[in-house]
Amino acid sequence: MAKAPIRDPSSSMSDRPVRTRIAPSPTGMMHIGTARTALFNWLYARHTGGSFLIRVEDTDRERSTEPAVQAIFDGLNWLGMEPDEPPVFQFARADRHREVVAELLARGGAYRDYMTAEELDAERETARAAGRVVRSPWRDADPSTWPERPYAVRLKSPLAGETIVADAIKGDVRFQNATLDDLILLRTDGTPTYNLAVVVDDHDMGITHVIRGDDHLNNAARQTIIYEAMGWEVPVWAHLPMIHGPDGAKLSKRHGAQAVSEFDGMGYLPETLRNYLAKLGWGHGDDEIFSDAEAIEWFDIKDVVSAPARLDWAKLNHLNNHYIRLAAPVRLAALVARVLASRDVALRQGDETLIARVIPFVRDGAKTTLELADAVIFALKTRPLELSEKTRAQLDAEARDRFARLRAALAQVTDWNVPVLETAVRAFAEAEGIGIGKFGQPLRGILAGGSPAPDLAGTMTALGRDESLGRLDDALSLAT
RNA sequence: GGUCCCUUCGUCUAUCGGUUAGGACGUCAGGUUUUCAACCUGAAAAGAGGGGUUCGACUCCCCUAGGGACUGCCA
Repeated sequence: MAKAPIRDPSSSMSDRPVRTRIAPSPTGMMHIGTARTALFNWLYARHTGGSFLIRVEDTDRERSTEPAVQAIFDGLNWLGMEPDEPPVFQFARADRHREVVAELLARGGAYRDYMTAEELDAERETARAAGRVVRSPWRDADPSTWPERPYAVRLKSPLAGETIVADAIKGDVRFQNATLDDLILLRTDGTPTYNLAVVVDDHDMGITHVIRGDDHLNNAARQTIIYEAMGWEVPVWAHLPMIHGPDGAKLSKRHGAQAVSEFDGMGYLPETLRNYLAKLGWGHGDDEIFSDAEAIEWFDIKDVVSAPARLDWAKLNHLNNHYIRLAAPVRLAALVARVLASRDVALRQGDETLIARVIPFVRDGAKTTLELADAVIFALKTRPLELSEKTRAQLDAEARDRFARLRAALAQVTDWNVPVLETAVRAFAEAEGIGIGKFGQPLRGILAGGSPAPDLAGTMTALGRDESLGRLDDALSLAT
């Protein structure tokens, strides 16, 4: 409800070229939410003529894995959002992080905390009970009294006053400093923590706009304090609302998919995802379907919606159908071939070319490349086709005679294409004095062998003259 | 418990104090029809609740309710 005033994001960072980044932690698959965050960063960088970077936040050595790093690169690559500079790996920069902590310590902006795990637990409990934030007794200890034993380093946050996160999406978010605890900067084992590393890396990478999930909004306040303690310019913050499942709960496995690779596997096109994800939390008036160029031209952080959005499969499907209709058949054929291969359908030499030729006739109804694969099967069959029980039953003497006449009529067709065949079929029905409905069903059965197929003219055009007539011949020569 | 964010049709959203609250997906009805789709036409469908401010609130303020995030020597 409360819509805080949106501060102009270009207040102080405007003179610098825009630099955005996506900073995923490689601890699993690439989440669809990460993909959208990447998209907004990418769009904004492109919109402003700035740079889009990537930093792999691999400081959690326990959970970070090489395959997960690869999944991120693959995901970005698939989505068509290449970073403008080589990736930065956070863990490799630990020395630099420690260097900053040393400086903070020297400036009195941080302190050594010698609390044991037990002491911390106890403090956490009493603090919570008292409705206040955790405080270390070492906060105000004189550095000259610091003992020589293991310690963590904490940020010495101001106790009074307030910290304002000037967010380009949420507006000014105010935090009472008294409610902000002293962030741990360095663990007892000397390794830097996330909150410290992000600030140092974003500063060193020259990031001007931090566009990320709003699960970080609270962190932004304490990170701001680090910037200020170091005398660094605070970037423009932009905290994106999260993506939820169709039921409004946090997106999880039971919602069907969360990984970018899963959407690929389910037959969605990257341009579909780009368009859909862009529309999820951002929009340009009534525009629903738009190109990358348009999105780049129109995108602005201030137009990002501040409420979380739900994933809507039906709309995703609709969009995917749209882009499947737009895609080059050769490209789709390769994707369909991949789908068929995953189903252990053996493709022969030339089949991919055949698929590409068939796709224009079947793509209109396909919501995914998986469905496209289903729709193309009829053409891949080899003669003689195995006819369904139903089709066979419909091939009585009368029907055979009729199909023999149809075969003869079709054989006269020299221009084997949709309008001509359509006319031919109509003319034949008229000549026979019956409706197309009378022989359409069995004809379809003969031509497609029970698999879904386009309309008759489309099916025959896709099949080609020889194959179509051949399939008719096969049916006619069938023993009764 | 504390801090912070969020709240317009089922869903994504438009509206930026004055509109018959618009569009899209989905749904429903009808049309087209040789299967399934696609396609065409039409319809139903919304400002969480309560207080203010104002000539006038979806829009500004407050409260309540509901949802979410954070509250880690994870990121």
